[in-house]
Amino acid sequence: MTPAASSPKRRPRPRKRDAEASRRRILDAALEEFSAQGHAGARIDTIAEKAEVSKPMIYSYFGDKDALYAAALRESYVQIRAGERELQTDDMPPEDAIRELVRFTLQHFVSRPWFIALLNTENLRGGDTITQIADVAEIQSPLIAKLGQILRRGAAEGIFRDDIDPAEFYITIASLCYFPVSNRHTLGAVFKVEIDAEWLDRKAQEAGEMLIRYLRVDGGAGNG
Amino acid sequence: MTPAASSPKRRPRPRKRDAEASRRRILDAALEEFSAQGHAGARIDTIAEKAEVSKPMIYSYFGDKDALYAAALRESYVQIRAGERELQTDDMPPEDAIRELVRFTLQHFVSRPWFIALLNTENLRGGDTITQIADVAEIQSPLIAKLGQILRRGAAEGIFRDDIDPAEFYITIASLCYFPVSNRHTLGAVFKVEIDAEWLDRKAQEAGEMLIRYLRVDGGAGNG
Amino acid sequence: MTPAASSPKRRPRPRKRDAEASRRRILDAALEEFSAQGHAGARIDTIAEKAEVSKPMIYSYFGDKDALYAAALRESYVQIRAGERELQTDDMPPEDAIRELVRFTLQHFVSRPWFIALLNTENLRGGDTITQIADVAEIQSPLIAKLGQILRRGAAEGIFRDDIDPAEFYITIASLCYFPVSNRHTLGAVFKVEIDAEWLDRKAQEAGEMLIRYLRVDGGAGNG
Amino acid sequence: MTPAASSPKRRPRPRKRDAEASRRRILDAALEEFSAQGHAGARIDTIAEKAEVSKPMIYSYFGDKDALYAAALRESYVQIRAGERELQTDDMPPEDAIRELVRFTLQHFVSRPWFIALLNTENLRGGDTITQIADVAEIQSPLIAKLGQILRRGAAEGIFRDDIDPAEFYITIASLCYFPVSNRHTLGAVFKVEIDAEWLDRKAQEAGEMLIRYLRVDGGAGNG
DNA sequence: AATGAATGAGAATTCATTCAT
DNA sequence: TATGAATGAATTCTCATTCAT
Repeated sequence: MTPAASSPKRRPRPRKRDAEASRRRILDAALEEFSAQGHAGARIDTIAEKAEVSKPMIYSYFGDKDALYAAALRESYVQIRAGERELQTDDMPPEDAIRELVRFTLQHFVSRPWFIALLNTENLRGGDTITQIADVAEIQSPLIAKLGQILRRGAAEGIFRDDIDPAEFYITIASLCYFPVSNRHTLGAVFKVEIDAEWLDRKAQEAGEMLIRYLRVDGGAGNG
Repeated sequence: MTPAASSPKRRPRPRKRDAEASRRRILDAALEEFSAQGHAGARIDTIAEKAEVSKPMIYSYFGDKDALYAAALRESYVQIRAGERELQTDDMPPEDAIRELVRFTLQHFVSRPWFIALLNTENLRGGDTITQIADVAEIQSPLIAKLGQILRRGAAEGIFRDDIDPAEFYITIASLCYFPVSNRHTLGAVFKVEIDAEWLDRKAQEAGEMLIRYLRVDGGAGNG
Repeated sequence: MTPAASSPKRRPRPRKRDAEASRRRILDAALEEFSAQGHAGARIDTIAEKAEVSKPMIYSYFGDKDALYAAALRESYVQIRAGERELQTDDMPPEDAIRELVRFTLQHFVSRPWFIALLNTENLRGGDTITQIADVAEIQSPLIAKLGQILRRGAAEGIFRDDIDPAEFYITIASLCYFPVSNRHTLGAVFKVEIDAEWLDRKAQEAGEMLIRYLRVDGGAGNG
Repeated sequence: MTPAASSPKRRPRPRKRDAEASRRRILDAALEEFSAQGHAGARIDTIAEKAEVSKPMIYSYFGDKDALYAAALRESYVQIRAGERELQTDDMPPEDAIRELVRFTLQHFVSRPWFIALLNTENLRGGDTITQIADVAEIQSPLIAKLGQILRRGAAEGIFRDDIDPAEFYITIASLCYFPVSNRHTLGAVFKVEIDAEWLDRKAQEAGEMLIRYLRVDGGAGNG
């Protein structure tokens, strides 16, 4: 036995844990910085400060700026998907479930603004990075599974059309929720509206209404 | 061949002494560069090269990078609005007009990708710049005027609801058209779909359908 | 006779005069700018603006920045010497004349601050330029002639020593007047005094007193 | 010879990892450069070279050019005041002490030419910077304390007047010492004199003489 | 002849990244 | 190992000077 092994208590603190914690802090800081400043605008210095680690730490953990960006982008999906698991629609009537899903999605975007910001940044870059994150497609959205369930229930009850693809429909929902949040600043300046909580609430209702009418077999007669 | 004729290319380029033309070229190049690279990622060097002017010209015409960015942002609205004037819907039945407006909007976003890119960039920056472009609210979208007309015609004919605000409804249309174009790269990578012309066409139809059902007084019965 | 010569009235305005006036304005502007900003800090752009001429004019009249600087430096001596001719001491008793000369010199420096500033600039540069202005030594200070006269009168009257070199003594006078004006800003900050008109007046009196005592044959007994 | 030994000079220089030493070298280099070239004429590149550090070091230690200039200006006072502590006049008769103080001051200016140069530069700039160095007034000149002592001793002995303010009198001494050193180049060119060590020595004697006569109670009778 | 248009060569400043302890 | 110290390679912006009409 080596001396080192013979006295494991010499280690002042559990390094493994520390390393893990540092990694986490760096990732969180990177998420914040990249989403706030974009890829080119983000500063490694700032990330190091926010994460309270030295810059060499960042490089030793992640490699370089691009790799850190990729890790942050992937992390944003992981966190978003994790958040989406909190949505509960199983017990609701299909139409209410749709409305709830819309409301939830919008709120999700609003309360995690770094997600939209990172997506915008990545699309600005032509998706160069996301295509290199091999497993990103596997981080599937729980919402799509839930949406599939709702649509099937609705179709089974004869309320909803049965030709709707859940993934495609999810993109439509996301479209309606994404734009007002993503573009709140330009919308505010150009249309002189205040994109606040109330405004977004109305949008969510309107969107829910629109989507339900679209789903109804009779073309939407009746009013939720 | 005379010696002079044998190397006429030595003159790097006939430096036109035309201030207005130079300004234009700079603005076009800036539009391209800022939309392709974002604010922080854009390079004045690159803009100078693309515009075929020297860097000092840019500074003498526009001030500094921020001011050039602001000019490009404003210009993007001007150009977009100008393009929107080409849409003709006056002779169409209201429902067809709505479908045409959606199709046009989507196509507009697709064929002028710098607009979406610049909006994303500006929203990433918290709208700092657009709020300083004093007259941006005055560069009103012709689409909204046209949409108002269509909605009024539809309401007069008893087909459409009469409680729809054109500006708000335009935002909804834009939402549906913006997201798939803006996020085509991440969508493609995550959902393994190819966001191509055909895909977008389908989206446009679906969106048109959805919006019309939403507008219909009877809640959407019948099918365009 | 050429057509041009046959109709001298065709010339819209007397070019010769204009050229002369432009030259003057450039020189005045250069004096101001070089003294306010130093050699490296001075801007040709600013000089052109102040002089209300185009930049190429400056280059065609003066050659380049260094030549313009040299012209301004020379001009500063010309103007200062011209101003010095206004001093009248012929009718005064020698001691009063000395006091007047001191007072005048100090006031001269105060009211033409560009002179001190230009001298500082030139000495900062190691006198590179002034040694190239061939005739600068010929622009002799009228003050030295006047001072010589006063000293001779004083010596003749038996009041003043007769071993004083006017040029050397002038340098001493200048020393006492130059420093408080030249260094008014640093003196003000370091010694917390306000170098204003009143303070300078006192300095002038003190300096006059000191110089007179130095000149007196008896070593200064008595008090002006 | 090993290959390694054959080209040990390839390493440009042993980059000492000593922050304090680097700071010092930068400050010294800045003192030199700013005093030699003025504020606008000074080059950060040159300072970096002289200090044997990279430019980013300068920025990381001092902020920007203006801040570095301010630090250099302050440092010039610190160094000058430190040098002044070497003057010893306690054991001398008051008149000799005054002469020594004058001689010392002149010599001080001559042997530290960057001080005068920096003061000229700062006054050229209107004292903008020195007013922002909060504590510059606290870096008091030891000379003034010493001068006060000499004046008191002289007054106590009945030799000197007792109405002389030490600070004011110091300014007078500085005036006489400053000008010939500061303006040596222009004086040399205009008066065709060589401002060399001998010339300055004579000036110092003359100045000492003049000041002592001014201080004497009887108005200067007698001759040092 | 006079000048608006234009630029080459810098100069300050920044930033991702690495060194050396 | 963890990090303060350090820097090469840009990048924005400036300025004396010239071009072309």
